[in-house]
Amino acid sequence: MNIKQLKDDEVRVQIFKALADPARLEIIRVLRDKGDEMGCGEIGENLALSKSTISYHFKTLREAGLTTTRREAREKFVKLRYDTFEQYFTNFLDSL
Amino acid sequence: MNIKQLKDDEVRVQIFKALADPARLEIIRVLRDKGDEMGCGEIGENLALSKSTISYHFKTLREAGLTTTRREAREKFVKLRYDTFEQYFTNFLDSL
DNA sequence: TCTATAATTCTAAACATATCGAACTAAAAG
DNA sequence: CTTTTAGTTCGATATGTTTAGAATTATAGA
Repeated sequence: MNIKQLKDDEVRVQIFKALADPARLEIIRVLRDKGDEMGCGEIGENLALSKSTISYHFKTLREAGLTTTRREAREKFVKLRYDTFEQYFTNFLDSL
Repeated sequence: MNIKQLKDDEVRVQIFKALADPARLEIIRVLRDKGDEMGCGEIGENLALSKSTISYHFKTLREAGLTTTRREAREKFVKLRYDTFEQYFTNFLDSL
């Protein structure tokens, strides 16, 4: 187990933790279905969670590298980072 | 969000939780490298964790459907369930 | 049968995560 | 300048995860 692998695993662990929650899976699914960026509020509307909890989930996804966020006036817009999914899910076992 | 999706997400969450740990990623990597089943003891030797902790990690992987276990005499042998990886990692976003 | 080996289960602890409401920040609208 | 809107941060709490050591189970061998 070399040092590079330890670092890579930290990233993988953070990604898998981010994915290991039903609310966050749903956020990803909604963004995938839309195929484009969406406002945080619009995504959160269907989520039966407090705004602080929803904000926490967006942060978790962003810090894991699974989304990016852009501010426009008072709103924030989120989109999926397809590059991250590509990198960590395509041929997962071989790339591990 | 239909009922089938809720059930599917439970499975996904369990799989991602199982993958969100460096020791378990290492177990999977060792099995992938071997390309065949391995004894629990042999895998555990390089893991700097107590035997009870290692047993817990094997259980976590098995219960998530990522491995199967076979007993032979006093030993147990573990192997990867490639079908599960195939199902949940190939085209992850589309299948979500 | 007694002992050694391989692994699991139990118990307790230390640590991490998910959740909410309240307080806060930033920006538009009045 | 005050109010409204959109989202974040803080503090507290409940729940879940990881870990080790001790006790336990299962099996092989002397």
